[in-house]
Amino acid sequence: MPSARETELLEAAYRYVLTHGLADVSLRPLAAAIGSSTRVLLYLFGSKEGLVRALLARARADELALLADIGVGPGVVARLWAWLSAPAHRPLLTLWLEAYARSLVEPDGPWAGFARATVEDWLEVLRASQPADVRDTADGLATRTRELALLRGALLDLLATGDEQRVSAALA
Amino acid sequence: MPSARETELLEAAYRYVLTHGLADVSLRPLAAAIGSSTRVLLYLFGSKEGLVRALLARARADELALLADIGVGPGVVARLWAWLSAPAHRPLLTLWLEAYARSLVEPDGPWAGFARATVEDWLEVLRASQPADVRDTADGLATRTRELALLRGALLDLLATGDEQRVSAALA
DNA sequence: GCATTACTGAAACAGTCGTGTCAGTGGAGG
DNA sequence: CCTCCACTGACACGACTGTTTCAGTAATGC
Repeated sequence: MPSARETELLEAAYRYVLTHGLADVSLRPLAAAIGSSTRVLLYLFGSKEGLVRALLARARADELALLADIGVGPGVVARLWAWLSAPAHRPLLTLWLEAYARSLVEPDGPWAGFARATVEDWLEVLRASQPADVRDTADGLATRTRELALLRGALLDLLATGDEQRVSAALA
Repeated sequence: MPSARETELLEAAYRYVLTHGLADVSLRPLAAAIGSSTRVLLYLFGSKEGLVRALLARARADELALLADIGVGPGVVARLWAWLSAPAHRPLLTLWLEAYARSLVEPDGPWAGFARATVEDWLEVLRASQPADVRDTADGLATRTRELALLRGALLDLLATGDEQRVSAALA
């Protein structure tokens, strides 16, 4: 049950890491940037690990909100790609990739399970969007795994090159 | 023109970061693990940034050697996936992803351009493997971009879940 | 033999890290 | 009024960071 001040500072910290990255964030610069102090951050979140965990949960909340907003049914892949390729979402997606990579390198700590969780979240949405008669077949599983791979791979490409035209054309 | 001792230590350091990650490596633990000292690492590589740069170049050399070894022509995608999905290559690929993400978050420093460079390397191999009559068409570009996305996205999935059966089936 | 070169050890530098301690605020409820 | 509670400021602690200084050692080339 977070207090008002806690969610307020979490939002500010979230905005901060979206532009500065999560990997080598440190308390003092972060606190200074959001008009707080290390003392308060530690008081509210217990430890730096607690803060990172809260930030990761915050990012995940954004992701789940997106998936809920996209909905299910025909055309999900296109709708997902429209969202992923929107320039405004690039900082979030870079943060997402950073957390993904980190959770693979360091399977313990606050990052644990982040990568696996997002794979499952997305696969579930794709599954719900499949016709009922293929949803539980091996073919259906293969299809949505392929769709997910295509989206994620295209995202990697887009984040690195910024070449939206080429990547979007490849997905059409 | 690196000295013998330099390449020897670089190999040892490379083996170290393959298991420990590159993001939060620090000189003293690294030096202790490979039987050296910070003094020597700094002497040989100039600075930590120089060392990281050398390690990134080393990883990239592995990648380019792979691409040369795979060759070009029909079936490249399958051959590439066989290599990517081999369990023995997982540490290298995790390191690769880590460097990829980092180069997006921090476009300056030793990581600069890593992500973009690998996209271009791989696209070029896929291009060389296409029939001559589509190689320079918009369709050819879209096709190889899609093939690359599929491979990279599948790799992300595999690294997170380890579910080689599902992911490989999706690529078939 | 002697100077040059490549490498190495020990210790210290200034700075940053996360965290703990101690002492306060200010407002809300009894 | 007074107590409780959420929050905050200042400061210090020990550990760790990359880097530098000063001092060697061992081998190589002349």
